[in-house]
Amino acid sequence: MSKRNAILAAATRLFSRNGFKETSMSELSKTTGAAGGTIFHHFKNKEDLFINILENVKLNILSEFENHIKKSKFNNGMDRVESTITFYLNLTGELEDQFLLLHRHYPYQMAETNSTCRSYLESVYNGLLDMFEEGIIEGVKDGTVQSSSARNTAMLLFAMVDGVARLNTYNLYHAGSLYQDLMSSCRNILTCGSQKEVIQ
Amino acid sequence: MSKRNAILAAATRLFSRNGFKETSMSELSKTTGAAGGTIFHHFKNKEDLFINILENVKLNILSEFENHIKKSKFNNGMDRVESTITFYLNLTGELEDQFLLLHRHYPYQMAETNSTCRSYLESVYNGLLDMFEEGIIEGVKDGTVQSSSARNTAMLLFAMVDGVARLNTYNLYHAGSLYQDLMSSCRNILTCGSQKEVIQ
DNA sequence: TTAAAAACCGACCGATCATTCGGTTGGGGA
DNA sequence: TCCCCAACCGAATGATCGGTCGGTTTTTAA
Repeated sequence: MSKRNAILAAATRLFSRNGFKETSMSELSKTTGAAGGTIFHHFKNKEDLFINILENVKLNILSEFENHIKKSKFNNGMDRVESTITFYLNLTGELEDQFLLLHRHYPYQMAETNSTCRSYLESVYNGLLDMFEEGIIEGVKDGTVQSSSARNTAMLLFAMVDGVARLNTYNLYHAGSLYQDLMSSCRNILTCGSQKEVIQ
Repeated sequence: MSKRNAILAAATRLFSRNGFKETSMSELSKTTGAAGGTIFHHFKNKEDLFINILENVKLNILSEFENHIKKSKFNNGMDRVESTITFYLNLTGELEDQFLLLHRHYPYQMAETNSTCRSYLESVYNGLLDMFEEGIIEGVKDGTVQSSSARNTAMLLFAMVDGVARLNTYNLYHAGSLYQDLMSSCRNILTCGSQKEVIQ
């Protein structure tokens, strides 16, 4: 592995586990074995290093989902949404550091002043929401899903699934045992009809 | 307001909006008008200041919920759960800084080495989950709610509602328009029956 | 073989950090 | 009246921060 990639890998780990501000360049230098000057030879400053990491996170996560959709065959829209949820939960485990980075606050703070950062974050979230939304739209067409607004329902599903993923991160609860209940809750959201009559 | 309280108030705002590590004691000194030494006269160090803030956050949030439950009359368990969700969403707006603090990563990192911090976080989350769970249990008894595991369902509801609250925080989406869909999704989770048959 | 370019090194820099400390102030009991 | 103690001040401190720079090694291409 090139020194540049070693720096990227170690920084991803340190930034996600300990935080951006909490990780010093000297710590990164020790971890990778690269001298201080070498890091700044490859990346113009600490923020630039973070942007490069975030770009990789974006590319990884989105390509993983594209592969999953491409390789899978779904019986119907509901089946596709369920598969997406399961895949999302598995992916947060496999790419733990990358999702942890997205769950931190620093990226969103940097996004306020760095438009590249903001566009990467928007790409990731829009891409993820699209995955859910496309399944819902497909399900509405084939009758396996009922939803008044596909985008809103996608956001709610995403909020719940991502929220469960977070519960693990926080080390306060073990969310693994929630899987069965999570799946049936998602099914309930997507199949129970006559919402309009109940509202107000 | 005493200087001590002024420091607590300003630190709550700065820690929640900018982060713990990102907020310097000199910035806090300028904001409050208190000299550097004064801050360390009232709090033994920066971490101790944070712990004091977190204690206030815990007390505030839990007492708000206790008041809400005490003052309200519910028609049934489902009504109580719905009311809890609405109250939670309103409270995240009113106590924006305090919830923002809980949504950051630093408290959970500090909790790994500081047992006081950890116990405060556990108190808050257990208390919040209790609010949801008690409504669900009540609903199961009076027949307005169907749930196999009250605690798991409470966690799922919480994950979704808190996830929606987060969407606002991240400035990526305006989640206000999600309210109607969120409420009907929660109703679906709580009322659609025969989950057992569908699973597997 | 050689020369230019890219990668790499570590000492060094000024700025900023959390925290300390000796001294001042002001209000309440003796 | 005096005294004491908590509240308060701000200059000073050593450590650490992100980033620079001049020089060396390695790689590349001609």
